[in-house]
Amino acid sequence: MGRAPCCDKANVKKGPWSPEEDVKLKDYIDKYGTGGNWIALPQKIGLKRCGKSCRLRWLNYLRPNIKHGGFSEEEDSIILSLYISIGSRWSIIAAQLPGRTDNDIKNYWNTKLKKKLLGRQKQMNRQDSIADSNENNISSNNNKSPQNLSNSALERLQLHMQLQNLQSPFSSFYNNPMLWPKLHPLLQSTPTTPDQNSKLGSQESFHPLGVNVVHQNNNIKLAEINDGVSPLYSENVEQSLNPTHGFQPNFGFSQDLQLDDHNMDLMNRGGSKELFQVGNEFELTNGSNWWSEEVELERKTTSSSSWGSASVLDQTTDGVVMLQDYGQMSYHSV
DNA sequence: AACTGTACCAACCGCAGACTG
DNA sequence: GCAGTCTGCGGTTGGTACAGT
Repeated sequence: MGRAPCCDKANVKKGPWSPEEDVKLKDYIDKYGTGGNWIALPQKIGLKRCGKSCRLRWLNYLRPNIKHGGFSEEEDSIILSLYISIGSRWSIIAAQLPGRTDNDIKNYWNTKLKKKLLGRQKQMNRQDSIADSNENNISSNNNKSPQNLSNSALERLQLHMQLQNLQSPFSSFYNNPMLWPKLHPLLQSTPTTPDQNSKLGSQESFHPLGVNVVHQNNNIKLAEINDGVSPLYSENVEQSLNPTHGFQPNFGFSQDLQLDDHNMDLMNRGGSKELFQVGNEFELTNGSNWWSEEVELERKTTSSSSWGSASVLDQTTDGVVMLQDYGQMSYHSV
């Protein structure tokens, strides 16, 4: 038995909305609200549209106070930072940007922001390769491209590193509380203390964005700081770790990733060996060299490149991988 | 002027989870 | 507890505008 269609596809109009349709929909919702039933709404108004289509049109275009285009640097920073932290949870990201819709942010990311960032990275790559060609003492390993890591995984690692105090236009965001997004006023309060955490049987790490990452039993939540009860996002770790489930453990690759100024700890939950190398130092000159290309990632496991993510800043007690600039790190199963 | 490639964005689609009877 | 329905989300597609050849 198949899933019932949300509407009679033969009798619904598709494609761009006409001004008349917009007026009908807007007028009705302004007067009566959605009535809690999008499916029935188009019939009430006399629109030959699918309820889902009406909902989308309202949320992305007709709703009051919608902003289109013209993203500011601050908004760029927020989007980037949240993308690094939680991945493509556009609705959560949109919630932090008043007037912006998830669709808008998603489009902006895919068409502009990502290219903007990766474009800078390529520029840096070229500079690095020129510099490398002048150095004879670099091991051949360092010149390999990270073929084994998917583009998306690399992309996020790169973006993450950019945020790790590599002087980028965005790195200042992490160091400047004034640029952190304004969440619910309560979120601006002091993070929960370790004592409180232990009472709750949870582990928590504080995120500069005002969102706490809470480990509680088998769940990970992006929770509001004040109570840790109302999750912005949550995911079941046990389920995540079960290979029979479709999605991978979050956080970085399929492992947890922790970065501080110069070290990167990779917490591998699977117990398999991984070898990472970092070839270049992160050069910080004139505030422009904010990404260095030679991050060598030799992955010996078959983990997915899924960047699902809630918390690249969390820790586990599983195996630990140390990564240092210029260093070669190896994984030690615990 | 005609064609082609690219960028952008509105809208669609399918899925998963929540809700309801 | 279960099946059907609804809602929300994220990925993808298709149309349009514009730039380059």
